[in-house]
Amino acid sequence: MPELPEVETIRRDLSAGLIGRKIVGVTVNWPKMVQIPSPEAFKQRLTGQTISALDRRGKYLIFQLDSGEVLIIHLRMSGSLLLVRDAEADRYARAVFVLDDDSRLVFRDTRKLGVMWLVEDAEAVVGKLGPEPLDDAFTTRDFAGRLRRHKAPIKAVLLDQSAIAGIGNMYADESLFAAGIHPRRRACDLSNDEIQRLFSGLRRVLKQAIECCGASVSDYRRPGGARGTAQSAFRVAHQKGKPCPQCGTPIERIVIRQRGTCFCPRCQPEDKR
DNA sequence: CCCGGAACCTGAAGGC
DNA sequence: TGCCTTCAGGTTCCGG
Repeated sequence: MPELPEVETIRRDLSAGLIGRKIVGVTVNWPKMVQIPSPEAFKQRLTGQTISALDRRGKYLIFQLDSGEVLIIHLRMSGSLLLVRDAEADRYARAVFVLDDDSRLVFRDTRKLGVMWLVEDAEAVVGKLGPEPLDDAFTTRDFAGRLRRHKAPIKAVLLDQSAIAGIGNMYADESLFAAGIHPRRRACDLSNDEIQRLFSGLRRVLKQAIECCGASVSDYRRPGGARGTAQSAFRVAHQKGKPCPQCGTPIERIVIRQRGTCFCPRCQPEDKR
């Protein structure tokens, strides 16, 4: 599942091949994917535009266009973006952007959950997101202030995109393990020391995953088709039943807010101390 | 405001 | 072997 490290990897991989390229053709095979505007207007307004920059906000990719408009893509569960040179048939290609150097950007998405927008102002789509966890402006104090407002389980707050942007199920579990915090602890009950550990653990986990070019657990592929390797460093995510790398206790899996949650019952005790 | 649950989707995995 | 059910989880929406 593409989370912040996967989307950041896609952004970096695509930048060199996309910036400065003109979009000369657009095909949409799954119209429901286009949120704004209508699929017809989407194709028409996009054609002829040059991509001037590629940004990321949370799990959203933002293509800056020379008209001042932005193309925004969210890959959701199973989406990937592939930059290819041939027009090979792919039953899961939901949209294809043909570029002026004859390359093609293919939006591939088995489950059809991915979405796109073409808008004048990116804030209309990403305006409600919380801070970027890797931003220099994001501090422990800021983090603490946000956690204090939530009585919900810390796992749920980490997944709340309006609280902090870009964290999904895998990296939420990894961050909580890194900090030694039980995922069901209430966010507002965490001590300053725990918040500090979670803050640094979260940033370390995300940075390391970016260095590994993301985690290929299911559909995720880099734009050239390669896999990421971050999944091989997972300590608890998707590790149910395996021994904890720190203490050997079997990793448990519970459900919090309808999300599978993996943790070590010994390294992440429910009652602190 | 908060929470649970369903919806959107389909391939993979599990049960019998 | 094969059919049927359940699961996976990012986001939004609806009802209590």
